[in-house]
Amino acid sequence: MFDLAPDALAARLLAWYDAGHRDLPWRPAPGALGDPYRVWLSEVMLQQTTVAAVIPYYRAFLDRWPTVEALAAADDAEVMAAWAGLGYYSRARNLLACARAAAAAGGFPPTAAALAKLPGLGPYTAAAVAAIAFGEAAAAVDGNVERVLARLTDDATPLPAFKARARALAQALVPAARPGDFVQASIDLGATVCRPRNPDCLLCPWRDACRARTAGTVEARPVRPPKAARPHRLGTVYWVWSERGVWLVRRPEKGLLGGMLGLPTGEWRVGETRPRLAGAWAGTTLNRGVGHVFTHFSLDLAVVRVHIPHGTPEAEVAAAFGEGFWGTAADLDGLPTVMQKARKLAEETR
DNA sequence: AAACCGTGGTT
DNA sequence: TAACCAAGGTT
Repeated sequence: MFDLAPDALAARLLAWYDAGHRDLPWRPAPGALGDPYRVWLSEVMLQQTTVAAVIPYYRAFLDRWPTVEALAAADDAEVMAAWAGLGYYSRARNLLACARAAAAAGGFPPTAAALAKLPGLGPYTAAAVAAIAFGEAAAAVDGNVERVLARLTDDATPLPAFKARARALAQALVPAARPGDFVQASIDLGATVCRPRNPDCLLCPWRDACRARTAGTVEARPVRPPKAARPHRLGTVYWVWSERGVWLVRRPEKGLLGGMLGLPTGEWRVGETRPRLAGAWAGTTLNRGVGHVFTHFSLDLAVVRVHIPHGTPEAEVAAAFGEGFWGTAADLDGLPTVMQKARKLAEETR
């Protein structure tokens, strides 16, 4: 399986980790267990998200909700607003659901198998929390570990099929002692040394055991399937304002930006704009629009400003733009990024 | 099982 | 600049 015994590989990796690793706010000291709440919070935030983006959110959440009980008692809208800008908003909804389940149960369960039943925890996150916070020898395989293991074994199995193989390899490597440090060390190795491009093989504790290095295939591992083309959509977003504020709507729980506050929009479609019928109000389309790129489509938005005369009943506004409320500046801060771009344009055009 | 789900940094 | 991709999970 490996060109070096698993325990020797693990020992080398841990020694490499001890000699100097990234100092991150959620990390326990080497050899120590982490606080389950903090480990879980950081792991959820780190799903498909860079460390640099997570750090300020992690600090803000921990400052505002120091314990899982505090988070469980939080208002949904406040948590969604605090998550605004971080992306993948289903994580925030699952975060709350998970916090409430854990708080009701008296804390997080201590095994990967039980953790994986909680909302928002899949195989990776459950294993990471089990290892880092509870000391279980669980195999946590993220994108970094996948890459490291594909190179170590020079495995040409394309993703996502390689994922299962990687878990078996990782399980064979995790030591009974310090499994949490092993998880973080293997992630650090992928993030700082065994990078997707320009890996620093000379700094790698596993360099002499790496089959891809011998074969000269390091940058070709892991093999990824070609990705689908990203369609381009057109749409309209409305800046509906009055003396009472800006009209904001709560988006449906599921789907794009699910559960988040938003500005009213029309449908976003490929090839054509589908404006909303803006009632009796004309509105002014701004000269510039908003460009944004989501995971599976890109978007150009026209921004339409609509002034609602003083004294207009809310029901009339709701009939035209959807159920909502007059939002203040503080409410607007809870909008996701694409909406913030529209807000910026609308506020500049005043 | 493949599609869906955000955003920002790097190259 | 456009592509790549990050401590993935859900349906």
